[in-house]
Order: sequence, then structure tokens, then C-alpha cells
Amino acid sequence: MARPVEFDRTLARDRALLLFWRRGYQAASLSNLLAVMEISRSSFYAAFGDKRALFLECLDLFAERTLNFLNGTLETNPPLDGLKQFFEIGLGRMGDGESHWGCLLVNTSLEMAGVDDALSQRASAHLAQVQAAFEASLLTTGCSPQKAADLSAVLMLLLEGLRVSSRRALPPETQRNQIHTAFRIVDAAL
Amino acid sequence: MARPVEFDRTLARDRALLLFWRRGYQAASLSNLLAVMEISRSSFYAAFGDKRALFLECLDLFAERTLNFLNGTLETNPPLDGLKQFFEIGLGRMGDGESHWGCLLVNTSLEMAGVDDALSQRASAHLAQVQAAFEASLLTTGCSPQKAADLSAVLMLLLEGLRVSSRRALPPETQRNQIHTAFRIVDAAL
DNA sequence: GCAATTCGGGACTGATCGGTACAAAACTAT
DNA sequence: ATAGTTTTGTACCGATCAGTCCCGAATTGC
Repeated sequence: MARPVEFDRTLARDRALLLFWRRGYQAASLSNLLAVMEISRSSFYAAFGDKRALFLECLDLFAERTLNFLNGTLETNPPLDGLKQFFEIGLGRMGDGESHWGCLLVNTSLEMAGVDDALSQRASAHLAQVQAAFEASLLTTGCSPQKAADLSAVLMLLLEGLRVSSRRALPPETQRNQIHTAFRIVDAAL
Repeated sequence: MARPVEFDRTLARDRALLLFWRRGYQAASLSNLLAVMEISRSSFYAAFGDKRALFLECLDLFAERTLNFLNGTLETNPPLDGLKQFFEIGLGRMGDGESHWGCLLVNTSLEMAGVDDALSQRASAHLAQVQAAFEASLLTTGCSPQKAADLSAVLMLLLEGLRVSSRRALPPETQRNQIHTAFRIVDAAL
């Protein structure tokens, strides 16, 4: 017995996620958010609490999607092929959005360190989960636990480096070469 | 025939650099800057132009010092030892400042991408110079130009990853292990 | 049609942002 | 001492920040 909401909460949240991903937390002003989400101020606060709460929601969602994608490729491919596919997301055609925004987890972990440590550490914790997935996958190759731990740590370094490269908008060809070389030497170390 | 300046420009600038390094460009407000620099608003604008100009100055200075340090270690050590030393800066004792602020070039390249692309690209260009120094150093080991180019690109990935790890405040021991493992497999690839 | 209820647009809040203006203070050259 | 010059402290500026409030509009159950 009341007026129904006029916007799609999920759609609005996804649009906010893209803006946060592209501009970062601080530079995504409330006006910017309302514009891309196409909702009014009141609806925003009613549906999402406040800017920080929405960001947390987006951050967790991004992490969840990232882990889902990673686990998907790891399930349907040999471990190293799956990892390589995961590394290759986001280096698509230049200027098509998303492809040069890096990784929201890496971006946030850096941007909010020393500014809002809770946010930074949450992003960092999500990254640790990704690394744990790397490690679990390496273990299935039959290598020693020690080697799996060491290599997954290095893979995380490489991933972070790649996501930095992506946000620096290095040419996709350059990034592809980086991945190729990196996996060649990681392969040799396995 | 005039009143002399009462502050040390170099000292004030260095203090600003530390704040930018720790908090990033956007989160370092003018009030914050004036406080740590211990100068007044008027002196600030008279001596540095504006916030952005000061930041640019700090960014370039940071890059210069980074390259100087890198070239120093490369001159007085075998190439791979010199590189390893360079990778190890900033993972000192936890909580002693600087050691978990990552790298201003990496931080800026990410933070300002899509917000102030000129700043982001300038930081990125400085990083490219660092990579060029890597490549030049590798060439002195007598490896092929192709291999030097490929490996220096991967070394840059690893460096960026390490500086992310540093800002994520991963334990120094973890970072030390990452460096050790990374150089072991890079060594094998050379 | 009407009452109940919820939604949404926009005015408003106080705080803070980066930057400017100006006058008093401080120093030097004479 | 005084005139002349520059620095410095501070009041002020408009813009924007995140967040609140309220009322008209819209939609429902009856």
C-alpha cells in the first residue's frame, strides 16, 4: 500500500562500482555518483546508507566477482592456464573502459592506506584471498607446499604489477608480453 | 633592503613530500601541508605556487632521488645484487615511517589515473625511466637485448608488486621472502 | 474516490576545500 | 631614525563536500 521504488538497486550499485573503479573512492563525489546511478539524493541515502557503506558494498562485490572468475577459470583449465587467463583479464582493447582501470582491490588498498585504514585493509584482505586461491591451485600440480606458498606470493606480486600496468595504460601488447615472459619464468621455476 | 624569508624552503618541501607520500595527493589538504611544513598560507603560495605545483616538484624530486639511489647501487654492485638492494629499500622495520608508504610514483600513477591524467602519466614516465635503468643494467651482464627488455619489464612488475605489498603493510619478513623467491626465479631465467 | 504511505526532487546545513587580499610586522639600506 | 621593501598572519572568498530535511508527487489498498 505504498509507492514502489522507481530504480533498480542492483543496476544503480553496479554503476556506482564502475565509477569507484574508474575514479577511486575520494574522487568519486556524491554528485558524480548520483549522476551515473541516475537516482536522487534521497533514494541514495535510503537505499545505500552513505557513500562509504556503498563503497564497502562495491568493494566486497568486486572481490566476490574476482574470486568467482578466478575459481571458474581454475576449474575448467589446467592450473597454470587458468592463472594465465586470470592475469589476462583487463588488458583488452585500449580505451574500452574497465580495461585500463586496474584492479579495484589494488587501487583501494593503495589509495586508502593512511587515509581510511579499515578500507585499505579490507581490500588487502580480499587480495590475500586471491593469493590463497593461487596457492591452492599450485598445490594441485603436486609441487611442495613450500614451493606453492613461495610461488603464489610471487604470482601476487606479478598480478599487482600487472594491474598497475593496466591502470598506467601501458599498451595491451606490452602487457601481453609481460604476462608471457612472467609465466615463462614462473613455469621454469615450478 | 627587505625582510628575509624565515623558513627553509628545502626543508618545507621535503616535509611536504613526506606527507604526499604518506597520504597521497588528494588526502593531503592544504591545512595538513601547512601544518607539517610549518609555514603560513602566504609563504606557501609565494614559495611554491599552489598545491599542484608543489606536488609536481615533490614527484620529480622523488623520482630523481629514486634514480640516484638505483644508479648508486648499480655502480657499486654486480647488476643483480644492485637490483636486489634497490628492491629491498622500504621494507625496513615495521612502523618506522616511509617503510610502509610504498612508492610515491606507483601511488600517484594509480591515484591520479582518471582524475588528473597529467600527474598520473608523469609518475608513469618516471617509472619507465626506472625500468630503462633496469634494462641497461641487465645488458651489462651480457645477455641478449631481447632478454634484457623482457626481463626488465618483469622486474618492473615485481617492483610495483613489492611497493604495493609495502603499502599494504605486509610483514617485512613476508616481503623479504617475496624478494628472495622472485630473484631466485629471475636468476634462473637469465 | 479517498486515505494511507512511500518515494523523490531540491533546498538547505555546516564543514572544508584550494586560493586570494590585505594590512601589520620585520628587516635592510641609507 | 626613517623610508622602502618583502614576508607573514589572518580574514575572507566562492565552490564543493557529504549528509539532512521536508514537502509535493505518485501509487497503493480499500
